[in-house]
Amino acid sequence: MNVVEQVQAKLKEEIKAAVLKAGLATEEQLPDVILELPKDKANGDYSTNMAMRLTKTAKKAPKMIAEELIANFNQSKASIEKIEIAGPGFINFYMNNSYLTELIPVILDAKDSYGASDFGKGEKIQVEFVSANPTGDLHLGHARGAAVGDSLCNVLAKAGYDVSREYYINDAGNQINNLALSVEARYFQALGIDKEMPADGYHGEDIIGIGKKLAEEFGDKYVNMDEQERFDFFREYGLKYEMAKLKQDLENFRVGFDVWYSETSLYQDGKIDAALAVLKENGHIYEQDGATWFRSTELGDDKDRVLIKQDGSYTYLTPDIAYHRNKLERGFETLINIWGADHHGYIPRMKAAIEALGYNREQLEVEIIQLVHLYKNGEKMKMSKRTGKAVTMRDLIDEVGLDATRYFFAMRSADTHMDFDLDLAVSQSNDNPVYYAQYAHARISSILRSGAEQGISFEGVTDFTAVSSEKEIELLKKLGEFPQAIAEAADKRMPHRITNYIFDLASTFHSFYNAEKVLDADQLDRSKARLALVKSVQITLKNALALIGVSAPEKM
RNA sequence: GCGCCUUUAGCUCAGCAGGAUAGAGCAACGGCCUUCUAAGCCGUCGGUCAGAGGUUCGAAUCCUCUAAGGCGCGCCA
Repeated sequence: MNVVEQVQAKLKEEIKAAVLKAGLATEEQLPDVILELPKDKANGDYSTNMAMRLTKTAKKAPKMIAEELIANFNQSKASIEKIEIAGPGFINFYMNNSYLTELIPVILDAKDSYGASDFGKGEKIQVEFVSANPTGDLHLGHARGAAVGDSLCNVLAKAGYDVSREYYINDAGNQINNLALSVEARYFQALGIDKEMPADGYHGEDIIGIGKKLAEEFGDKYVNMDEQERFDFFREYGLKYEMAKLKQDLENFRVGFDVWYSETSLYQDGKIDAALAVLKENGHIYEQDGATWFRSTELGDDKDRVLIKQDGSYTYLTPDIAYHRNKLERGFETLINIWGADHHGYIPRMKAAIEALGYNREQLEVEIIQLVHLYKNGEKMKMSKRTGKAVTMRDLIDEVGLDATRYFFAMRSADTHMDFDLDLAVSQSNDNPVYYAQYAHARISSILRSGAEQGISFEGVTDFTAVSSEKEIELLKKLGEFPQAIAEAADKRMPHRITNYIFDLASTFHSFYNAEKVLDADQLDRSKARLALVKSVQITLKNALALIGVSAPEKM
């Protein structure tokens, strides 16, 4: 707990004590104390709506309750300067904010770890995201999912959760057969031999590239080979090539995974049969029309689902159920899946499966990433993997820039539909809010450099009471909010809240910067204290940007 | 037809599980660099929070209905 949290906790405690002492409510009736940060400074540093919430139990007017509460409030223990009743019955606290300067040494000392908390109490959470089929390039939607997923994981980890990031590799099933046939066709075509693409083939540029590469490397070696042997080779080669590329692309996007989980391994380890056995044992399975069904309608789905098709093969759902069972068996208390909006209809059956396996359906959370629509030359671009005309994640990063792309996706809540105007993002890239935040960081770096040149340093300074102007107090308050901002973003699975925080902090800093000068040889003590303040801002900004995978440049 | 998502300033979006006069950015307009980075700051303009009911001290926020747009509803993945 930092100073800010301590003060808040103390305030809440005193409010509670005052309510009880005034006899406004019994211990059982007492609602949780809600402390708000008033938007308008005129309403104090903190305010509580306690008086309004007690109108029912106390059977009195809110203002009267507020007066009684204040009369019984022990003011001596907290750094309170003034208490006022305002509006319909708000109790506003005006603080002596000098205690906030205690934050500075705390942040300087914590460095990279500032913002961390034990909010999550080490809860084991598994986050599965991207999980794109290895059959083509990552496109816009994957990029959004990757940015949101990675940011969420960072935020969860910082807030004290034990996070595992996983990518489920769909390396079994039809789409991989189609991949093999597509690679085969492109290989023949690269050699000038006419060969048709399979009906559900993958038409992406990357597959054409594989074909060319194979033709260059191996010539016509595979043309007259046994068909099955050739198929197996192309399948294996295509898969490896695609996976390597996916990993590289994600790495370039600053997105990493702890576990790459292979669907094929579920077959090999007998995990699918094991999962089916559990479902059967629990009475959720029946046979009909030569297929094996999951009676998911009993668990909230709108249709029963086929698990084993007439031809004996599994549907997509079956290994996925086995994978989710495996996740739970590994001891994760919560599973978060980040899916594209086109898969949202899949949620009820997966939740049904979790329940059918004997777990709590609430353990599975699904975050839906809404569609991204790309606009270029004022026209909406269609995204289709099949035709291969989709804009890839790589294209996007090349055009817009890595930091801007990450920030842009992180900025919006995942469940809003998103229009991405490429022309705007490229032509006005300097207007992107990411630069606003990075600029604040670079400015601070510049001040620190100047300080070093002038021989002014905050090393050894222990008294920061010189930090006391209005702008400085605002900065300190903002700095103090950081751990809570992270905890809240984690709790609500809303990483975009972090960009709000970043913007606020950068804005508060820019405002301070324009109002007050940090380095002043005539006021050495104040300069040193301000230098330390500014350094704290830099640390916090950098940590916040790191959460969303954005760099913090020293110069711009 | 059913389900999920969205609807807030001219445009793109925030709005912290119900709070005080609904906020930013861009766009428009007016100021601020002999001083640590003007990719910045300060100000002005701009709103029937899609619409209608309901819940209560109090609703952009919660509930119901309606409208508009998007996405899903396979023995595809």
